[in-house]
Amino acid sequence: MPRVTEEYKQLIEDRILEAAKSLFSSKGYHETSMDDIVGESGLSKGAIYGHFESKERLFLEVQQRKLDASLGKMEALFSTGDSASQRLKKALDSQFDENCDVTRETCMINLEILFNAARNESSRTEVEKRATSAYKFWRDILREGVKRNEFREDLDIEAIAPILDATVDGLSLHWMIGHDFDWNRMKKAFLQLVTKGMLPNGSVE
Amino acid sequence: MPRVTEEYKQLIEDRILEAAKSLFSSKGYHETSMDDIVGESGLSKGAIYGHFESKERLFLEVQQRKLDASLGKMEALFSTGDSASQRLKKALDSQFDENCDVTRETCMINLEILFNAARNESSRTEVEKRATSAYKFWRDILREGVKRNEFREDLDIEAIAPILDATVDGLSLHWMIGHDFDWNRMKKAFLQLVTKGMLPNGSVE
Amino acid sequence: MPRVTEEYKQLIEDRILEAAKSLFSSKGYHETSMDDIVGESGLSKGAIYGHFESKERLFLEVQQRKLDASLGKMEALFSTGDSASQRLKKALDSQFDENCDVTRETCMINLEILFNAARNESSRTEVEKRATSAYKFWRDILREGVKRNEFREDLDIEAIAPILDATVDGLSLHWMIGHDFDWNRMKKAFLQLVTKGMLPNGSVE
Amino acid sequence: MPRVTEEYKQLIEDRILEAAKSLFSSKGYHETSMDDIVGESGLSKGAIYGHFESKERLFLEVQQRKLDASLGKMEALFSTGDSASQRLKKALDSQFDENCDVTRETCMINLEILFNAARNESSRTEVEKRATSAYKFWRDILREGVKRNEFREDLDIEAIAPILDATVDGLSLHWMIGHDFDWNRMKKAFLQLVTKGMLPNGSVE
DNA sequence: GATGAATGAGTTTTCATTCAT
DNA sequence: TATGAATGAAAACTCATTCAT
Repeated sequence: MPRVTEEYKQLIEDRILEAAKSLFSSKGYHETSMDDIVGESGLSKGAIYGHFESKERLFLEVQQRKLDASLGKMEALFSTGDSASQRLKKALDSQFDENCDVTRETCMINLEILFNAARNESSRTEVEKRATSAYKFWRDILREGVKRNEFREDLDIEAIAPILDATVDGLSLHWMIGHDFDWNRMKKAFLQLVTKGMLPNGSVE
Repeated sequence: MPRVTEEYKQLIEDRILEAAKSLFSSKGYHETSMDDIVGESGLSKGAIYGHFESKERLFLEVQQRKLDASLGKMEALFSTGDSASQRLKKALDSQFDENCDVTRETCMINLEILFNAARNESSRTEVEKRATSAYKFWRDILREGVKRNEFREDLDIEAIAPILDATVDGLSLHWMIGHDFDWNRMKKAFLQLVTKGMLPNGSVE
Repeated sequence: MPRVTEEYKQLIEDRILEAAKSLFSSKGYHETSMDDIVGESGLSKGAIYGHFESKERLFLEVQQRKLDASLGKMEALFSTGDSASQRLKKALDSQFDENCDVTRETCMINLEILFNAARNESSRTEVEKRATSAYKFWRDILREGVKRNEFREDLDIEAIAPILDATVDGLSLHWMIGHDFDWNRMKKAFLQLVTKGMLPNGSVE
Repeated sequence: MPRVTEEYKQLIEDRILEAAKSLFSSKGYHETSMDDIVGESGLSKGAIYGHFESKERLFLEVQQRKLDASLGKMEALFSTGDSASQRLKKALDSQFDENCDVTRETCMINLEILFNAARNESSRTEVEKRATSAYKFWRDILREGVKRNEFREDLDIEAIAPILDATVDGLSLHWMIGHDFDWNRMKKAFLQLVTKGMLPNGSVE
């Protein structure tokens, strides 16, 4: 009984979380009612409350899964033994792909989570943790790049790390508002921008 | 009566909008009730509805004022006759200052507006319009910079314009989530990043 | 000053009452707001409240005017020195014309008054008074008709009087619900019905 | 669970509809608040809205039940195989009994429905349908009576049908306004009136 | 008196959560 | 555990009436 039950529980919870994620993404947290989730998941109210004690908790769970997945992907990517430049490229690629290139749903739920975290303390804690990790990954790349002379030595690593991490979120937001980006082009342009800058080659201060 | 009344009306509406902005900013649109606004503004429910026909309309008005102010500032800044580099610096300065350097309230209401626009059509229209204008301003700077040989000629202007505009929004979001940036440092780092890039000077493809 | 002022007052009150009657008629008492009356009359709220202490009072005034006019017309009609049959015909004609043949507005306001009276005591008193008078008029005709052998002597005068008075109200109600009557035809049919009845027993034209 | 649940649901809905009918009848639709219905039914607000989506829908349901019952009764009555005269008598009896002889509540809710229909389109449709059916029933009686020589052949059947149907409504209205009728007497008098008329011309009992 | 902005109790409706079955 | 009807606090909004100017 133990294993079967545990598996079954997972199954149900997945179903609920999937329904919730889809709705939070398309309608937003506030506009999504528990009845919506009941309808989308095909389960009963009681069942849902049996698994998640509140709507907020449900959101937090959706969020946690997203964050875990995102962190997992990041770790895998950032830890490869390539050169700093290559890692930078890979990391940016991944960022862009994860946040935006997929579907509007994926993009929207990411924003919903970020935005929610700005207001909700229990949400914020986890989101901040992820950002802190992410910043660290970026810093590692940057530091190594500088050490290996792949990057300029006067980079303000502490400041650039968040910039690299946040830009995609900003672009996601703009995408959601209606501007239809060609994400591959954006990716390429951003990479060129942060590597070579806008000034003509060889320009001196 | 005409002038006095009109002035008085403005006064009251400002009071309401100020209260609404403050609350939308600190609690968010959904978590702010009309009763909250009643309490904060010191006016009665009827008075508020006498001036703004619905909570949504009230939000839209708050938004419109923000957008108008922002656009006004942008126009003033971008139109100066400096070199492209100087205009770029000024524009980025302004972006950073306007969105973040001020107060968390200012920053938060900007995000609330952006985020709301992602879901609400009537809100989106105006916000998109502003973004379109902003992109144009950035493109103008970039184009001129390229023409004058201040910037690399292989810049993907169409793609970089949104990036320059969106990054601050992304950083604002991260700021709100808990990371305390030194905005002056961020500003400087971003300017260096987008001008010189991360690669060591003189690097070739 | 006295007369002029008094006349002016009348003028204003007429204007208000006209606007109110029109609105009560077309939208109904409950669905008509004081703001509607302000709009329709072109006067200010204060002005209206200066003349009528409440919405209810205003309705009662509209009602009173209607009742007075109706009673006046009735008196004029019923008091002519014709035969009972002729008076009956005239009276029915007048009933039909007053209530229905005119406009839907006239009809509707009459019903609004009647219906309101069923629920509102202050309204009821006056409306009942009018009905009592009307019943009396009908009884007088009937009684005289019987005395003069114009009508059957076994008529239940007490019962028929209300019937003659109420039928038009019932038909008005049905008219308002959507059945489009040819009122002249209805009038003729009703007159024939109540005079000759439906049975063929030796009745002659 | 299925049958039990369905029965239970009916039970609750009946309770709500009964409370609503009683209140709409005594206070009128507009003066009845959902809070009143909550109080009268002993259920909670949520429960009521769980069964009826709006106050208007609730009224419409009360109305529909009334109309269905009324139509059912009519069909049963009008379809008996008696002579036209007998059917006429039965039909009038039923009309009077159904509308008035019962209780003021029954009478009032009927009027509320009729009156409401004059202003509310969704209500009107159904009420008009019922009236159209009723007119048809009356016309059938009249036509058959004429064919069988029970009734005068010069009857304006189209016009008399509505009169027969509407008179009781008119009398109900007058009853509600305060005139206390002896309904059995009214019934008898009306029957005599419409059959024999008021003129004495050689009419025999 | 006239004005119309302001008042605030009252209205309909929603929805996260509970709990008897 | 699952169910879904019931709960009721809270939301957005209305409108007859008042009153400072």
